[in-house]
Amino acid sequence: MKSTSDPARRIKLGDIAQRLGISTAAVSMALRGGSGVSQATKQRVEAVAQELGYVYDRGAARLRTGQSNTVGVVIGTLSNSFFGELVCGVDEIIGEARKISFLLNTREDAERQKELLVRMREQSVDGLILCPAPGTRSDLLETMHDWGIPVIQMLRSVSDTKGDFVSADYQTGIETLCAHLIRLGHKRIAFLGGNLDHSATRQRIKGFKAALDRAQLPSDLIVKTASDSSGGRDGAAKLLSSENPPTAIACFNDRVALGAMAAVRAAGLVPGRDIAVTGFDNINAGAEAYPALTTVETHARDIGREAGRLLLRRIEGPTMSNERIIVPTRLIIRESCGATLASRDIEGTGET
Amino acid sequence: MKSTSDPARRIKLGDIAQRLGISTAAVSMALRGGSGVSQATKQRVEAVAQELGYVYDRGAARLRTGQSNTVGVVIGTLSNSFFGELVCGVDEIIGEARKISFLLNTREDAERQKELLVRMREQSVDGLILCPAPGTRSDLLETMHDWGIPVIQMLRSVSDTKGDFVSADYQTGIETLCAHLIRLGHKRIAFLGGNLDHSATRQRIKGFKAALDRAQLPSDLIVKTASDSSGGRDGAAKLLSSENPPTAIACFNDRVALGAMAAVRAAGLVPGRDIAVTGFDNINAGAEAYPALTTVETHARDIGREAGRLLLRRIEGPTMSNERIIVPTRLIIRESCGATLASRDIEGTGET
DNA sequence: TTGACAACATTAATCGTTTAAGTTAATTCA
DNA sequence: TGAATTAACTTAAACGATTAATGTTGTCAA
Repeated sequence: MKSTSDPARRIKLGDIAQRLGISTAAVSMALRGGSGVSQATKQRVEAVAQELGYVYDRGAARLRTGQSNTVGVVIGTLSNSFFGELVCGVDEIIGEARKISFLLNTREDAERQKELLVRMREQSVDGLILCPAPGTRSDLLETMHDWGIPVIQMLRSVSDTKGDFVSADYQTGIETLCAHLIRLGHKRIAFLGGNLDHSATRQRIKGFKAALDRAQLPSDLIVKTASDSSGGRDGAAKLLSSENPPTAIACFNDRVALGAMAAVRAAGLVPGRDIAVTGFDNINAGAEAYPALTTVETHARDIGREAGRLLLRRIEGPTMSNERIIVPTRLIIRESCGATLASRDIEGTGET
Repeated sequence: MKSTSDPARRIKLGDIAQRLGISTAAVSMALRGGSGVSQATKQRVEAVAQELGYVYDRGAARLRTGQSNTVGVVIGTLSNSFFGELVCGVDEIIGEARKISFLLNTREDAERQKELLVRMREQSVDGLILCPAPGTRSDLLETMHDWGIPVIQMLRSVSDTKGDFVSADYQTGIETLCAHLIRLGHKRIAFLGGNLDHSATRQRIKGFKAALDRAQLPSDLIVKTASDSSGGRDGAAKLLSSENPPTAIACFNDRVALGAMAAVRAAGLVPGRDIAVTGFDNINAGAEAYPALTTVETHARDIGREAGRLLLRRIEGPTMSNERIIVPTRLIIRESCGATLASRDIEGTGET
């Protein structure tokens, strides 16, 4: 219609005010708060705003009010669809609150993370949801507090006690999983993956050891590899070629497990029959794998949502006491652990 | 050290200026441009900025300059790791340019997309990378032009000729793939997935038809389902139970293919032996699947990078003529198409 | 008639940065 | 030498919104 019409100067409050012969203050009140102006004026203002094609300048407003209505979401990777789900959950809640989110990728590098945080500060974000990169200094929370930026730690925490935190119950999750493997008769269980040192890794290993120790089984078969499929392949290959290979491999996450299953195949064995392989997170690809992956559901999207909600609460009430939200996990028994194959009479599609 | 020390007032240029007995203008020049102040002053300014803990207020700067140093990345989902890779690629380039990106999720809803775009405008982003939701009005590009926001269309385009565009060569990709299936002896090939109507779907279907028509095979076996694994399951189940089922299923993307393979299994058949199943995109999970998925590599990360670079160029040169970058695809033959199995077991299909 | 009290609007300062235009004083050049 | 140039700063006006403080009506009770 009017493709290249005007010189496209940005319409501002003043333009509306001028048109109506009132002050910009009145216009501002009419468009925002509501109180302070008559209904009649409010309507006239809205009409003219519409007509002129007014666009709110959040930047200008934020300069005055200090509220940017943006938040930062800082994570280490997006290649894993688990994090995709997580981010979706965060975004859902943040979006409902009419805020928008910066997505920042640390690539699991603490140095890079530091830079990104500085940029977030320059942007005056209202708050941050952070999945701290390994090697994050433990005084990060104090620093952020000094900066006046609320932070929610997600999945990983820098301190065991301080700060807001939302995560899955990694330890119980893997304990339950290992208990299941033990119940199936496995006596030699390995843990595979988790080469990055952060709380979520430590929690999983802790759960692993606890379960095995309780059953008086050796809990020292831990192979640290990259937490992706290539890590799974390499690590499983190494385990299989060792002199006393495990009969079950509990993997750090589903991606590792899928890689491990591929390595098992490559060695001429069948996962779920010759050797049990389990994952963690319950990404889609696990349900579709063959054999379908036994894993632990961590409700990624819910965790993201909880983190989003907690951040909003924290932004509202900076003095509110800390919250640590641990979302329960759920064991999902499918085929890769050998459970259903072992008891072949039962036709199992998983989802216990 | 000084955890809860000061009232945490934000240090501004004026504070540095005062401390040094110079004007804020000089400080600004010292910290930004460089020219206009002596080296000596510059160094003194930098030292004091450091000492006082000065933080650049990008918001304030942007109000003055109009440059926000932010871009918006608008996509429909993050559950598919293909998009995760894409976003990583974009972020890489955008980050190098010292900009940061808002990540917005349309959930493939054009209405929602409209809202999100308004928010981007309110934030005065420097530019947008957009993967248009189905149903996006074709005058979107004009609107964005009127708004003065450069847009790069990614993967899908609203117009066949207008605007900047970066995508994979979907049509050739699927043509090559189908040609391969035909060479393997398949005479009845179905297309599965792609229920959303956008250019990327149309391109794929076009390639599918072209390849089959050329071989004088029926090209009407198209089942539109959700482009995720559940769509793959449902669609494949339907195909298998039809009276004259296909011998090969070319899926819209890898997620659909993984779902389809699961359905094939559930029907008591073996994918890659009894029926060929192929994907598209080459996500990680495909390589780890069993049988490993034959697919078409679309170089998600590269596409993201190209889109990022193009946007930067466009922001620099608003009058530069349009670019349409089509990144070539590559057929990746694994096992799910039956190629390797067929040549191993059967002599009937002859060559290769 | 006066005063009190709402209700509605306005004035003017402010957020922190940039930048065009102006001021010095030192340096260069013919 | 004196005019012209330049380097190094300063001044002051933006950018577009918000909001405390203030002003102007109009209504109603006493």
